[in-house]
Amino acid sequence: MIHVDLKGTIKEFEAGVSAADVAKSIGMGLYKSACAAKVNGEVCDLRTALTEDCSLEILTFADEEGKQAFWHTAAHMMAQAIQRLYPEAHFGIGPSLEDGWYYDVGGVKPFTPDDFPAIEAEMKKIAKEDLPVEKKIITLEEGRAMFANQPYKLELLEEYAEKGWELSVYTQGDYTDLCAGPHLMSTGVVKAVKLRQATSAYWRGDSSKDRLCRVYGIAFPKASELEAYVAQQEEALKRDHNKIGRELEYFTTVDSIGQGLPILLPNGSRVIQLLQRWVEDTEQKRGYLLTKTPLMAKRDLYKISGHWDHYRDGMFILGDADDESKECFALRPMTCPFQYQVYLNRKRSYRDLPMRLGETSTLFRNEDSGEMHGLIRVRQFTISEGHLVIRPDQLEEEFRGCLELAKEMLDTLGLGEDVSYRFSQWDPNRKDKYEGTTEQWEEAQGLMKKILDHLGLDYKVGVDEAAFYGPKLDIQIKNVFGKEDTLITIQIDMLLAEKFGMTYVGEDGQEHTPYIIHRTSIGCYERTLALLLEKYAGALPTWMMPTQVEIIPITDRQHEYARKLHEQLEAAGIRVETDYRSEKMGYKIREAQLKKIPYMLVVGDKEMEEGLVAVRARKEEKAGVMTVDAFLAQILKEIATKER
RNA sequence: GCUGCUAUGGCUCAGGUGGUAGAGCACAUCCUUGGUAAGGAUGAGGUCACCAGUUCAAAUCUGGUUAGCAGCUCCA
Repeated sequence: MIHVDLKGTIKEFEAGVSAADVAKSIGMGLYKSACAAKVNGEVCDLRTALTEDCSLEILTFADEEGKQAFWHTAAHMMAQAIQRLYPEAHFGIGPSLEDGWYYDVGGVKPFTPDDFPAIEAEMKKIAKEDLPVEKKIITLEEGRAMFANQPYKLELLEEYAEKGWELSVYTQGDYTDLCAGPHLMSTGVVKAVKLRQATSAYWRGDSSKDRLCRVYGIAFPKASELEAYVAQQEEALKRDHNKIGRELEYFTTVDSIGQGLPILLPNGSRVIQLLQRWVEDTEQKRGYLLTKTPLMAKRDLYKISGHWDHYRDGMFILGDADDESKECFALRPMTCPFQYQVYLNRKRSYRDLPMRLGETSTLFRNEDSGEMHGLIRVRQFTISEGHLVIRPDQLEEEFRGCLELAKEMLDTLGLGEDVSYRFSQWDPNRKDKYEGTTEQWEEAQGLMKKILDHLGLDYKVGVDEAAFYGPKLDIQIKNVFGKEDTLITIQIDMLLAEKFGMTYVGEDGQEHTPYIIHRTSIGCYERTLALLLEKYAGALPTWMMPTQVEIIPITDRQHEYARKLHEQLEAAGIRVETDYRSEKMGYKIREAQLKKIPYMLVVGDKEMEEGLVAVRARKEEKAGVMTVDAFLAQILKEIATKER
């Protein structure tokens, strides 16, 4: 007999009992919804035999890990269906994702959505067949025989064997896949399936290798769950900034200007102006010195900074890069080497440090043509850039200050809950991508880790995500498509100061090399605007809304009153517009509502006679009649506190 | 850059199998002066992204270019 600890309750079972049998003994409901098990904290199949005392947790679709097993099995089912329909297919990898899974398929014509119904139908058949999913440990030789016709699987097999990993396969009916698991007990529970899209991906993520067709799918135990998911996805896409940002006239693009070069229309320009003023003022209060440096420089500067060697493909170069006999300029992709010149303007003392330099800085990056996306990924953008030149002993405090500032900004914008933190490190196996020595990197990363741990920040590590000059703390955010981008970054740089000959005279009278923190406080304005539009579906908080109030006179008789109102609000600093057109009131309200204008002030004869306004807020349709002063007090408070 | 999809008036879209264009919204003018999400009439607006090719004939077929979308790779 063994003792199994089920979330605190100890039960006795025969040795060798399976996790599934334990689930059954607890209840058929749990047994039926079980996806996987967790034995002593390790996720495994429900078939796993328990041979000694252990803790056991039954994972269902409601658990993250149960879901992963569910989707992983569904991925195998999709591969199985594809194999039945396209026997020539070669399979790459097919992992589960945060929502659903994908499988990379080679050797076939790329799939299009037209091919999905047949594959989905075959998957449903596989579900109906209710095939048991069984695991088997194999030897390298067995694997070579099994996957003789599967070149990608063979490559993985050899690699796993080389690493000394246990080789295992999962079989369901006529399909066997190289896989570590865990998986469901059988294919029968995967009832509601939808293939989402087919795209392309490179084998092993390497653009020099084969192109595979990546098919994305999602599945649920119940059809109703799938329907809810699809509806939610459709809802999310309505918030796409690339759609509403154009509809609400925040930005546009023009073919002849070029990719990644959006035109900010008056609405977008206004929001960015408001954000910039706020950032610059906030930074000033935190001791930042404002700078304004050139947007381009001679090639010589980038040679010193390392950009010429490490970032040349990402730069717009004006002139012949290879002709050393002629002057050659490049638009700046980063502000660092320019802003350092401010520091270098005269000799610095330890008393000058920390020196916090801030700049609203426009940058140019020659992204590959497929990279652009609305306002999120562009070729020219403006960033709340800053560099802190500091003594080594000031590193932790200044780093914390940068993080506090970033968090303050995020919380004010309402994005604080939506971000995640990534500690971006270098990859010691790709040293050519980075400046500096292994020792320097280990020191910088060690210091950063210490600081992050001190701050108790919950972060993930990203290997090979660092800047070429140092490790980063990246504050990541997802767009409506679930794609993650960096919103804010704070970086430690122990290399560039030396390259630029930046020093300070210490208390000891000797020259020392400072550390530098590169950071943004709100990130790049275009990207931030994009994410705000998505977050609020266009209904930005009043304080940053391009038009805050729309005055709607009901008839011509109130035009004079409306004009006075307009002037009064404008004098109070409110961004107001008045709709003098001879349209019906309902029509004007509809338009203002679609434009997401926070407040509509409807004025008719009644209001005019009593000197009142009928206030209709975008978030609540019922109108409230009040005096102009009362309305002003309310909206001014909302703006001053940056209420969301 | 790669793969797939796409490109018709400012916007959203119709235009089987080739015979040189249509709707709604928006816009303009006029009528309407109406109490919380679309009043009516009339009108203007398009070398069907661009460049070649096939054809008696191309919005429609083919190739290229540019741009847009998703994914990959890359990055703020």
